[in-house]
Amino acid sequence: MNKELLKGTTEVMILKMFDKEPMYGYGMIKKFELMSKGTFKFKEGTLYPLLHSLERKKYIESFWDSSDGRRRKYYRITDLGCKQLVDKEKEWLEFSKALNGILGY
Amino acid sequence: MNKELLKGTTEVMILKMFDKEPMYGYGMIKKFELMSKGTFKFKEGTLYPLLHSLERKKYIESFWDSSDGRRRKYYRITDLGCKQLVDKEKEWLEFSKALNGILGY
DNA sequence: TATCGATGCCTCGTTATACTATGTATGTCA
DNA sequence: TGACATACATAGTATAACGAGGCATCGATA
Repeated sequence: MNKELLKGTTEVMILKMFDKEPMYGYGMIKKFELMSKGTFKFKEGTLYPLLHSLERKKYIESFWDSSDGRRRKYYRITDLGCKQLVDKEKEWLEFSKALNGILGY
Repeated sequence: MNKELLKGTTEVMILKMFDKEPMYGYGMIKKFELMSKGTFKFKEGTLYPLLHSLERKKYIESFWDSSDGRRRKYYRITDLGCKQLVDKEKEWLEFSKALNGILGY
C-alpha cells in the first residue's frame, strides 16, 4: 500500500473513529487494521502526533482513565470536530468521485 | 480542495491520460480541469517534473511535434507504463474501498 | 507595429505530512 | 523472571505537490 495515498485522509479517518465512542491511541491502531482488513496499518509515529494536533485544533479532547485496568489516554470528539468531520467527508466524496470519473469508473 | 489528497494519485491519473492518445503537458492541465469539473487543477510545477520522472522510469516516452502549428512535447505510454497503470488502479480501488468502509459508505 | 494574453516548457526552493527509529513504563503469563 | 503485548511519546527523515519565477512563441487588437 502506497503510503502517500493516506495523506489528507488520516484526519477524517481518525475523527470518524470517535463518532461512536471515546477511543485511545493504541486501541485505534488495532481497530484500524481490523476495520480496513489490513489495508491500513497506522504507525504510532503517525497516530500520536496527529492526535495531539487534533487536540490543539480543538477537534478532540482527552482524558485519562484507568478504570479498565490499564492507564489509557482517551479522546472524544468535540462539536467543532463534528463539523470538521462533515466537511472532510464531503471533501473525500468529491475527490474520489472526480478521480473515479477520470479513471472511467 | 485539500492538495494532500492528490498525493499518491497523480501518477495513476497521468498514466490514465495516455491510455487513448499521446498528450502534451499544457494540454493535460486544461483537460484535467475539464474532466474533473474543476476539482483538479494541476499546476505546472507539479506536472512537468512528474512527466520527467515518469519518463526516467520508462513508463512514458516523449517526442517533439510541430505539425499542428505550435511546437509541443508529446508523451505516450510504454508497455511498462501500462502494467504500472493496472497496478496503480488496483491500489486506488483497494484504498478507496477500505476508506469508504471506515466511513460507513 | 507594439503590446498583451494565451500557449507552451522548465526548475529551484518551500512546505506539509506520514514514517523510522527510539525511548520509557506497565501488565500478563509461562 | 524473562519475554511479549500493551501503551504513550518525540526527534529526525523522506517525499511529493506546490509557489514563484524564467523564457519563448503566437494571434489578436489597438
